[in-house]
Amino acid sequence: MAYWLFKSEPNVWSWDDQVAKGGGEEWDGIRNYQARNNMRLMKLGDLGFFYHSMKERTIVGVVEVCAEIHPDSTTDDPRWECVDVKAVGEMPNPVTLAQCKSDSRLKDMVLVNNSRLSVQPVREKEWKIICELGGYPHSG
DNA sequence: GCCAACGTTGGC
DNA sequence: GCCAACGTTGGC
Repeated sequence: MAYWLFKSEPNVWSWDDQVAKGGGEEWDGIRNYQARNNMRLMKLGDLGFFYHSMKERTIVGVVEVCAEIHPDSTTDDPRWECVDVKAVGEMPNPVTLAQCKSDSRLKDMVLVNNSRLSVQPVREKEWKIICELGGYPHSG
Protein backbone atom coordinates (compact mmCIF):
# COMPACT_ATOMS: atom_id res chain seq x y z
CA MET A 1 0.00 0.00 0.00
CA ALA A 2 1.37 3.35 -1.05
CA TYR A 3 0.32 6.88 -0.23
CA TRP A 4 -0.05 9.88 -2.55
CA LEU A 5 -1.20 13.47 -2.70
CA PHE A 6 -3.47 14.91 -5.38
CA LYS A 7 -3.55 18.65 -5.92
CA SER A 8 -6.51 20.47 -7.33
CA GLU A 9 -7.58 24.05 -7.71
CA PRO A 10 -10.90 24.17 -5.87
CA ASN A 11 -12.27 26.47 -8.59
CA VAL A 12 -11.75 23.70 -11.11
CA TRP A 13 -12.34 20.50 -9.15
CA SER A 14 -13.00 20.74 -5.43
CA TRP A 15 -13.32 18.23 -2.61
CA ASP A 16 -17.08 18.87 -2.65
CA ASP A 17 -17.15 17.97 -6.34
CA GLN A 18 -15.24 14.79 -5.57
CA VAL A 19 -17.62 13.82 -2.76
CA ALA A 20 -20.62 14.57 -4.95
CA LYS A 21 -19.27 12.16 -7.56
CA GLY A 22 -19.39 9.34 -5.05
CA GLY A 23 -18.21 6.11 -6.62
CA GLY A 24 -15.18 7.41 -8.44
CA GLU A 25 -14.00 9.78 -11.10
CA GLU A 26 -11.05 10.13 -13.46
CA TRP A 27 -8.20 12.27 -12.17
CA ASP A 28 -7.84 13.66 -15.67
CA GLY A 29 -6.20 16.68 -17.20
CA ILE A 30 -2.70 15.87 -15.96
CA ARG A 31 -0.19 17.06 -18.57
CA ASN A 32 3.04 16.56 -16.70
CA TYR A 33 5.25 13.49 -17.07
CA GLN A 34 6.33 13.26 -13.45
CA ALA A 35 2.75 13.43 -12.25
CA ARG A 36 1.66 10.84 -14.82
CA ASN A 37 4.52 8.56 -13.89
CA ASN A 38 3.38 8.68 -10.28
CA MET A 39 -0.12 7.69 -11.34
CA ARG A 40 1.33 4.75 -13.28
CA LEU A 41 2.72 3.44 -10.01
CA MET A 42 -0.62 3.50 -8.21
CA LYS A 43 -2.41 0.32 -7.25
CA LEU A 44 -6.04 -0.35 -6.42
CA GLY A 45 -6.68 0.59 -2.82
CA ASP A 46 -3.79 3.07 -2.52
CA LEU A 47 -4.79 6.16 -0.55
CA GLY A 48 -4.12 9.80 -1.31
CA PHE A 49 -4.63 13.19 0.27
CA PHE A 50 -6.85 15.65 -1.56
CA TYR A 51 -5.19 19.07 -1.49
CA HIS A 52 -6.72 22.40 -2.42
CA SER A 53 -4.07 24.58 -4.05
CA MET A 54 -3.95 28.33 -4.71
CA LYS A 55 -5.99 30.36 -2.23
CA GLU A 56 -6.70 27.57 0.26
CA ARG A 57 -3.50 25.50 0.36
CA THR A 58 -5.11 22.89 2.58
CA ILE A 59 -5.32 19.10 2.77
CA VAL A 60 -9.05 18.56 3.06
CA GLY A 61 -9.74 14.87 2.57
CA VAL A 62 -8.67 11.36 1.67
CA VAL A 63 -9.30 9.54 -1.61
CA GLU A 64 -8.75 5.94 -2.67
CA VAL A 65 -7.51 4.71 -6.04
CA CYS A 66 -10.44 2.78 -7.53
CA ALA A 67 -9.12 2.25 -11.07
CA GLU A 68 -5.50 1.85 -12.11
CA ILE A 69 -3.82 3.70 -14.96
CA HIS A 70 -5.80 4.04 -18.20
CA PRO A 71 -6.07 6.55 -21.07
CA ASP A 72 -7.22 10.05 -20.14
CA SER A 73 -10.63 10.46 -21.75
CA THR A 74 -10.18 14.22 -22.07
CA THR A 75 -7.51 13.89 -24.78
CA ASP A 76 -6.64 11.75 -27.79
CA ASP A 77 -2.95 12.14 -27.05
CA PRO A 78 -1.79 8.66 -26.00
CA ARG A 79 0.90 10.10 -23.73
CA TRP A 80 -1.61 11.19 -21.14
CA GLU A 81 -3.14 8.65 -18.82
CA CYS A 82 -4.85 8.80 -15.45
CA VAL A 83 -6.33 6.82 -12.57
CA ASP A 84 -9.78 7.00 -10.97
CA VAL A 85 -10.21 8.09 -7.38
CA LYS A 86 -13.13 8.21 -4.96
CA ALA A 87 -13.58 10.17 -1.76
CA VAL A 88 -13.33 8.02 1.37
CA GLY A 89 -13.12 10.49 4.23
CA GLU A 90 -12.86 14.10 5.23
CA MET A 91 -10.24 15.72 7.45
CA PRO A 92 -11.95 16.73 10.70
CA ASN A 93 -9.30 19.46 10.99
CA PRO A 94 -7.98 20.30 7.51
CA VAL A 95 -4.19 20.58 7.49
CA THR A 96 -2.71 23.70 5.92
CA LEU A 97 0.47 24.02 3.92
CA ALA A 98 1.74 26.40 6.58
CA GLN A 99 1.32 23.67 9.21
CA CYS A 100 3.28 21.22 7.08
CA LYS A 101 6.04 23.76 6.53
CA SER A 102 6.31 24.56 10.20
CA ASP A 103 6.48 20.89 11.31
CA SER A 104 10.10 19.79 11.18
CA ARG A 105 9.02 16.16 10.75
CA LEU A 106 7.54 17.12 7.37
CA LYS A 107 10.45 19.14 6.03
CA ASP A 108 11.22 16.53 3.35
CA MET A 109 7.66 16.30 2.06
CA VAL A 110 7.34 16.82 -1.68
CA LEU A 111 4.49 19.24 -0.97
CA VAL A 112 6.84 21.42 1.05
CA ASN A 113 9.74 21.26 -1.41
CA ASN A 114 8.22 21.06 -4.88
CA SER A 115 5.15 23.20 -5.15
CA ARG A 116 4.79 22.50 -8.86
CA LEU A 117 4.22 18.74 -8.81
CA SER A 118 0.50 18.04 -8.86
CA VAL A 119 0.51 14.30 -8.18
CA GLN A 120 3.14 13.29 -5.68
CA PRO A 121 4.19 10.44 -3.39
CA VAL A 122 3.78 10.70 0.39
CA ARG A 123 5.93 8.67 2.78
CA GLU A 124 4.10 6.45 5.27
CA LYS A 125 5.46 8.39 8.25
CA GLU A 126 4.35 11.65 6.64
CA TRP A 127 0.93 10.16 6.03
CA LYS A 128 0.57 9.25 9.69
CA ILE A 129 1.75 12.64 10.92
CA ILE A 130 -0.75 14.47 8.72
CA CYS A 131 -3.55 12.14 9.76
CA GLU A 132 -2.72 12.98 13.37
CA LEU A 133 -2.65 16.71 12.68
CA GLY A 134 -5.95 16.46 10.84
CA GLY A 135 -7.63 14.25 13.41
CA TYR A 136 -8.19 11.64 10.73
CA PRO A 137 -8.55 8.06 11.97
CA HIS A 138 -5.61 6.06 10.66
CA SER A 139 -5.59 2.34 11.29
CA GLY A 140 -2.16 0.83 11.68
C1' DG B 1 -1.62 40.44 -8.89
C1' DC B 2 3.18 39.44 -8.89
C1' DC B 3 6.82 36.69 -9.77
C1' DA B 4 9.93 32.59 -8.93
C1' DA B 5 10.43 28.01 -10.22
C1' DC B 6 9.80 24.69 -13.24
C1' DG B 7 8.66 22.23 -17.62
C1' DT B 8 8.31 22.29 -22.56
C1' DT B 9 9.30 23.79 -27.14
C1' DG B 10 11.92 24.76 -31.00
C1' DG B 11 15.92 26.94 -33.43
C1' DC B 12 20.46 26.11 -34.21
C1' DG C 1 21.86 17.82 -27.90
C1' DC C 2 22.10 22.47 -26.07
C1' DC C 3 19.90 26.29 -24.43
C1' DA C 4 17.02 30.52 -24.89
C1' DA C 5 12.37 31.72 -25.00
C1' DC C 6 8.09 30.96 -23.61
C1' DG C 7 4.01 29.26 -20.91
C1' DT C 8 2.13 27.58 -16.64
C1' DT C 9 1.69 26.67 -11.84
C1' DG C 10 1.03 28.00 -7.44
C1' DG C 11 2.95 30.32 -3.12
C1' DC C 12 3.04 34.66 -1.34
